[in-house]
Amino acid sequence: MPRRPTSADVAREAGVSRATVSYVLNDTPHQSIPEVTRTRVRDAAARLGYAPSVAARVLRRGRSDVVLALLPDWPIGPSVGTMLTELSAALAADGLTLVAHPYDRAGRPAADIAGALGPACVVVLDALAEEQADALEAAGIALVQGLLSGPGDVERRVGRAQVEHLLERGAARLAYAWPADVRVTGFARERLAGVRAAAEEAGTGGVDVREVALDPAAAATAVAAWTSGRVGVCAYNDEVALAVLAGLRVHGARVPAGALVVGVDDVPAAALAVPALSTVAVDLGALAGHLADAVAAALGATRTGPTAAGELVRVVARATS
Amino acid sequence: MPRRPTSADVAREAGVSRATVSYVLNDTPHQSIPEVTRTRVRDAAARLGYAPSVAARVLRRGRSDVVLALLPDWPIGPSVGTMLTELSAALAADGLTLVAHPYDRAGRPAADIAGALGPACVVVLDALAEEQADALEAAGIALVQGLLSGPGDVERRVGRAQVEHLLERGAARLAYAWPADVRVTGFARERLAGVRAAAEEAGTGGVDVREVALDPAAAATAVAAWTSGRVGVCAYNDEVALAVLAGLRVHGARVPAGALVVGVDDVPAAALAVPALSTVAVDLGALAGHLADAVAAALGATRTGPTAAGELVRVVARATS
DNA sequence: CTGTTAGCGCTTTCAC
DNA sequence: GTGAAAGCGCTAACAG
Repeated sequence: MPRRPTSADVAREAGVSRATVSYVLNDTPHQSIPEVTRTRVRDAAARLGYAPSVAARVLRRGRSDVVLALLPDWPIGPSVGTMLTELSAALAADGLTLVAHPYDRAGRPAADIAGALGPACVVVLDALAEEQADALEAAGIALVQGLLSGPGDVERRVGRAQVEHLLERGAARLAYAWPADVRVTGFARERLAGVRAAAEEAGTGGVDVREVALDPAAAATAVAAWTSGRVGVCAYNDEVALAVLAGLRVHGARVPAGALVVGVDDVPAAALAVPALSTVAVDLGALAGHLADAVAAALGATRTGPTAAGELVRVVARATS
Repeated sequence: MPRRPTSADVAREAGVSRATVSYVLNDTPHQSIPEVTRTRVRDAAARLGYAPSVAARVLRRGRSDVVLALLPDWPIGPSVGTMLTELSAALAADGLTLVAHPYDRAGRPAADIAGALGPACVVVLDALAEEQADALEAAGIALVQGLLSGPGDVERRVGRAQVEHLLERGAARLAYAWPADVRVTGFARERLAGVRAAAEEAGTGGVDVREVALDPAAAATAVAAWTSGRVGVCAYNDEVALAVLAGLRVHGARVPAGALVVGVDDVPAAALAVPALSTVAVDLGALAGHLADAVAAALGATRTGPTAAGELVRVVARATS
């Protein structure tokens, strides 16, 4: 098996020096190389199937163009997927390549997997233990901690949006359907904080918080107190909301007459539920834009791509509210 | 800002040579270095916050330990997420680090993004254009094309499992709910092929294929012919199945008395639907194991981790069948 | 305008 | 047992 061609091979093939090859292939500015030479070099490269070595380039330049997203522990749904796609596109505009590392149940520390990759920056969706953050810093890797403490308090806004919508629709009192999955506790706490803040401002009474498991029977028990009286239920996300709906149905409760329900995420199943689920959708593109800004800032650069403005959070009103 | 410490710094700090540092930090075998020296080196490294440079290591060793998963065009749900986590764990056992690149709507070619990363191997979930595959090969990057042509024809087995289950439950004739999203056509084709093959073997008549959009009203139109007669509906996935259910409900059809429905994926919403959706679950762990085997083979290594045996595909019978 | 050259930080023979 | 030194493939000063 013939070893991969190097820039020296290309130089030999084209009858120029390695430097010229580098200049031509990188379109280095302020370098006046005649078009014929350029063509010769490019042809030679193509003929040999030359691909530059990332390792060598990174070593030489002293910086990588890779951004690593560390995915959280919890099951990633379509929202996270979409957000990553958007973020990838935003970063690509700045010449950065985004890759994601799925949560490692083996518990490989963040610094470890960053160490195997050598990214310029690490983006975490939830939050990183302090010692992990320090390890990254020591390795000269920028760190962006997202969402939770992130741009504009997205998670709290989500909670506020649920409450505002519910009250607008005539909810008499407020309840919160807390997720059974302990891995999302951090997010649930923020969203609930948003709910409580909005409830307080509106002068509503306290919020009745109950844990709702993703199982119709268990959910039925949990929602027993919400079957009537126009209680406005804020669910942690659409799945929990679907469970609330299933539970309410067991009791024969009427939605939205007796209880109103609103989820978060706008997963495909929300529109297909019966009755169709109202939900809070996050503008993933805008969120990704903010994250891209944070990455650029951490890297000491400025974004070239546009930063999306507008509301981050939007209520999709359907039949359950 | 002080520049990152190098192995030379550690050597100086510990009063040894760079070679010794390398030996100690890498636990190089067949090297008899006294424990005191080892401790001294490790302490020095810790004190300086030394982290080796991936780029330099990769350059020197001539191979990377990174495996890049190229995610498909379509919205990735929890199944893909779980599979990646499993695959990551399986590869980690072989000292490999998995990262994923989200689909880039900017259409950056696979070879491009691989070129920015320098992975040892690329795994694609769907399939790669031939010229892209060639470009990877030229760069000396191994390629594993997954799922579609992959291990044990998973997609076809999914279709077969749907049919077998439906017939067992007394379906009189078969129908297929085809997805409206063109991006998943490749997968839909395979699954439908499995359905047709199983139907033929069972001597059932032809399969009534209809495209079902993810919208109750549109779905209602599509499923008009399936409202009675114990038609067994194989849906492309759980979301399409949910749409079928929504459509059937518009017609007031009884499930499973008039029509039986089975989805694919076992998303959380499936268990919470009313009636609860029957579905085909793929053993993501086993699938990841197969993929890990393929990666190891492509890299000329042999897996150390165990290869999960057992059925790849399993029917989760709930209320709709 | 193009070529020569000096490293980037690391691993790994080979000599002491 | 430990160290000196060569070089992986590339880029960017600096000569020519």
